[in-house]
Amino acid sequence: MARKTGSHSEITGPLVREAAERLFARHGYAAVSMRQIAGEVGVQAGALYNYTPDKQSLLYDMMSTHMQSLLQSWSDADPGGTPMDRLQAFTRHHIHFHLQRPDAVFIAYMELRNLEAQNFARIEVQRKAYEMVLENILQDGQGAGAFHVGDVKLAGMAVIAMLTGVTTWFRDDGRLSVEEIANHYWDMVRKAVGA
Amino acid sequence: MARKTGSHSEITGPLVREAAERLFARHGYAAVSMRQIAGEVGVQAGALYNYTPDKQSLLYDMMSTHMQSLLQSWSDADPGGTPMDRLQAFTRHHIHFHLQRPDAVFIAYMELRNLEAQNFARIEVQRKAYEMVLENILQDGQGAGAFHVGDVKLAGMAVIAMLTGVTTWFRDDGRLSVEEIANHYWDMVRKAVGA
DNA sequence: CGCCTTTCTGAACGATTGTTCATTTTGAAT
DNA sequence: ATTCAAAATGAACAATCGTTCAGAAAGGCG
Repeated sequence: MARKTGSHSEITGPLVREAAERLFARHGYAAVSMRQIAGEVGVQAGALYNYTPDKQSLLYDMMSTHMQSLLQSWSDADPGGTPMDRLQAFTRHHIHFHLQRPDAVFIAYMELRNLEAQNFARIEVQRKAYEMVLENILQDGQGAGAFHVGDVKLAGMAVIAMLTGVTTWFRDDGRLSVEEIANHYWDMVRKAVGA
Repeated sequence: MARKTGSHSEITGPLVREAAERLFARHGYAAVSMRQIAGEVGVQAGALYNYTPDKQSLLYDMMSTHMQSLLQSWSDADPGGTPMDRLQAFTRHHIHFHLQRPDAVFIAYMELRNLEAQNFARIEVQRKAYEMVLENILQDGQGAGAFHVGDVKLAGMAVIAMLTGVTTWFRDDGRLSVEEIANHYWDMVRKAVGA
């Protein structure tokens, strides 16, 4: 039995998540009401509760899904090989991935403080896992003499901050293409880690 | 005539701004109520309106003051001299300044979207002015052959993002002192710009 | 002390918040 | 055409929001 009678939650459900993501990114979680989200979907506020138990879950679910997607996407893109190859792949993947979902990225970085304690802890685990991906690459390269950084942990944080910063100023109709941007960033990352 | 009779707004006024800054940084502008701020100060909500015309002004004033303070502080710290000297001074100043006022920094980066259109435009002018400080240093150094960056504007954004990122993980009781952190960052910035 | 301005209270306002729920509408399956 | 679960309505809820304001408290000055 595929779909039950009268059902079209397979349509409305995603619309709710998309509207919430768009609005949260634009105005912030706390500033967006359930009625605004419902309005975007073309439905009354009460109907949203067929698709989420509450507003907080709407936020947590999209953040968790985003982090999961980021980790999985890197896992698929990781070419293995030398630390240098992997660092370049990481840099390019990070930029491409982040520029492809600006709203989700924005929320993942800005709405951490609006997560309830337990949800926050869960997201932090995923976030930390991603940071460790880069830290491990840098550690390997440092050990092999391919990189020369003063402090591996600090270098990891610096690189991620630098790369993520691209989302704050990138515009689709801007001066540089994503590919050109990725090239420039890789050049700076490479030099910054002393390779 | 100094202070008027019955007055102690010179005491309460700053307390209101401090409480607001602390709470906005912790929970976000939209999630903090005037009653919460008043509670921190030890006063009723109505009393706040002796010190601010409305909630929005509370946010705008602290952001504008912060940006003004940042620009002035750099202006005082700018050593002049070679682009290399100035870039190092900029790097160290940025880190020291930002780590000294984590709440104000957090608000300046996170609450832009909660500014009314006109206030947002004003803050953007100040923000842009600060970006231009770095961009000009990089441009001068590039022209003099001291730096080798692929794109001056992009390098400026990358450096600022990297430096500002330090505020997201720095802890006073952490592994590294501010001075050590500044040293490491300067090392990476120097290499990233090809100097 | 009594005056007078500043400061604060405490209640009130209309609007909006997240969420619930009895009821109605919908639409595929029988 | 009838059935029946899923989905959506629309009203209601208690709580909270930013803001206003008349009146009470406070405290330096004459």
